[in-house]
Amino acid sequence: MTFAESLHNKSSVLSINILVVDDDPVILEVLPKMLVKSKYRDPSVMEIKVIAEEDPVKALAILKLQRNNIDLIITDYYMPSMNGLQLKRRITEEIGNLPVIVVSADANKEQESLTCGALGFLPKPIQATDLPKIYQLALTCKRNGKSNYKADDTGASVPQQIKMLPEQANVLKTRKKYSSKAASRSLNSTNGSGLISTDGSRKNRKRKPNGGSEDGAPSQPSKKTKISWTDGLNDLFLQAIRHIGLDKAVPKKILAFMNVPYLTRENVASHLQKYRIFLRKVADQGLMSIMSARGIDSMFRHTQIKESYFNRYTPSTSLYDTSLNNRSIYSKPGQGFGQSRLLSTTREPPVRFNQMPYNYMNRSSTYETHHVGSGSNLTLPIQSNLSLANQPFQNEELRSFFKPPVMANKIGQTSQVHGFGQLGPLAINFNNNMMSSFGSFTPNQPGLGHFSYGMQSFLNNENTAYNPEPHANATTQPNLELPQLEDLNIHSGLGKTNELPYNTSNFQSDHNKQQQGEEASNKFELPSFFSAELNQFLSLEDDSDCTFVNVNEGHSSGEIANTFAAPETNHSYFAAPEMNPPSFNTNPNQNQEQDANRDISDWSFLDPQDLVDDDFMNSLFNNDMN
DNA sequence: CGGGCAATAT
DNA sequence: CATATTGCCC
Repeated sequence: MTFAESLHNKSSVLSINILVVDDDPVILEVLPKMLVKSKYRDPSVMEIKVIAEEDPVKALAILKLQRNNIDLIITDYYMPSMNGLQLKRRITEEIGNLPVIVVSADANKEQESLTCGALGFLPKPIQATDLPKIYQLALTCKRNGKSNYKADDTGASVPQQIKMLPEQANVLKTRKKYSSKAASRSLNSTNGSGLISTDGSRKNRKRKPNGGSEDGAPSQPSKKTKISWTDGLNDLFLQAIRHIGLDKAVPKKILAFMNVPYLTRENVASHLQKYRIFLRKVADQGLMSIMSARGIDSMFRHTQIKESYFNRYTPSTSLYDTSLNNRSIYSKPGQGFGQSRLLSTTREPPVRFNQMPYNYMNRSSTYETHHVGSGSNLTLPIQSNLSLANQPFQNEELRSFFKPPVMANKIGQTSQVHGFGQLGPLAINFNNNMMSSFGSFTPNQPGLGHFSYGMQSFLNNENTAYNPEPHANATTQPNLELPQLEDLNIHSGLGKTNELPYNTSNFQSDHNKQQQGEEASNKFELPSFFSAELNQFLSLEDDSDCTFVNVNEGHSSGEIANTFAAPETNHSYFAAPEMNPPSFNTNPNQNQEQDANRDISDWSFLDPQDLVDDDFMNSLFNNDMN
């Protein structure tokens, strides 16, 4: 695909095209690579194209041809024919107002650059931490429209190197145009017949159409720019929820945590709403769905057991007030599912959890396919300067959205199409486990993503650190090869990494949570017989591979029991939502140990890689959830 | 103000 | 269909 072709990508794919202009061949070689590579670290960037051009004049020519295709220009300051700012000026004169970031080892050029209208200034050597800023900036520019930007002359307020516009984060916000609340209120109360029903009936409401140009005031159609909840973005969303805690995760916090420049609280709120619906769906249908899925019935080879199961696990209450309420289910680092589980009902098409829970919410076709069996490469963007100041969170009291005033309301957002929850209250404590499969985070990923770390390592390594300005010192030729991800020890050197996936200062660490004794509550039972059945159903090699133990009935095969039985309990447990280690987990050993002595009750043994190719699993997971 | 949520618009 | 907005309540 040529560069130009890459532009005409589908609307759902966010592509960013960056022009790098630098006379230094090394920068020219490395920076594009870095940018392309690092796209994986940004949840919202689907695709990055980088054009590298050493000659400013040629760059100008390229721009003239591609002007509508370039989202961001990164230019060196010192170049032979013209400097970066001169280039910037010519761009402005001959082409238009395009976002330009000036790069230089000469810090003195920062002020000049910004004064001259550069969108940002980036000092050499370029750090890995700069990359997210770059593409976030590009992203923001693209989303907001290139011509919208202007130089940030306030400078000082921005802590890090790249200066950005405060409004960049807000441009997308659409704002209320109607203030006629009174009218609608009175209308509402009128046909409400004065009865303020306690059931909170919201029936007779009519809402105003959004386009609202009926009256003479065509209040800006406010083209609401829909954001695309890409898998990566959703990953980030989930990550945020994990760290904040499901029960405390409110839009504002999530937003701050995600720290994606263009995201608005409303975006998050909307997504959160949907996510909760999903959770409820899972909770309500949970394992029942699995069991009613196609062919699942064979999971129970013994009718007796099946009936026993149904009799026993047919709670009368929706379970999200019990198993999900009031605590973070995301507390425990360790092995996670990382992969798909399926849900479905007999009436609705089977649904699929893939790496991201979000898949269920979307047409699968909208999203990238994932490497089945491996987690995402997502590494969170670092705290950017953009806008979403992580303020200390005020409202820290416990909240529980799973215990709303009206609890098991099973009508979800999707009711426009079809309601769910028809299955009734046949929920069991399976949902936690399901939830654990939401994440797409690579198990054993204790810190930075491989790439992230690799880049960091690459850049931090004094042998590869590169400071070419004013011109390359021949003795420090960097290794242009990017680190081999597989070989990275993601623990070592973590300490000297100055990159944090995000600002974690406002978030309680998972470690702390564990100390608060949540670990115990982090598990829930599954009937042992079911475990055994499930195990077999999943066609594990043979019984000796079974991980579920029928401790309860005291006659599990000796080997298995000895090996796997959870010592202190009467039941076999499924690990509750095993979360992947938080990125800021600073105790990498913890995970390794945990891995070694992994609690066998961990569901993760079932997972993913091994099962994905299984016919059964495929048949389930390949069905779409909608 | 901001969260939750259902309804409804786009 | 997925996401955004709105109205209403808390």
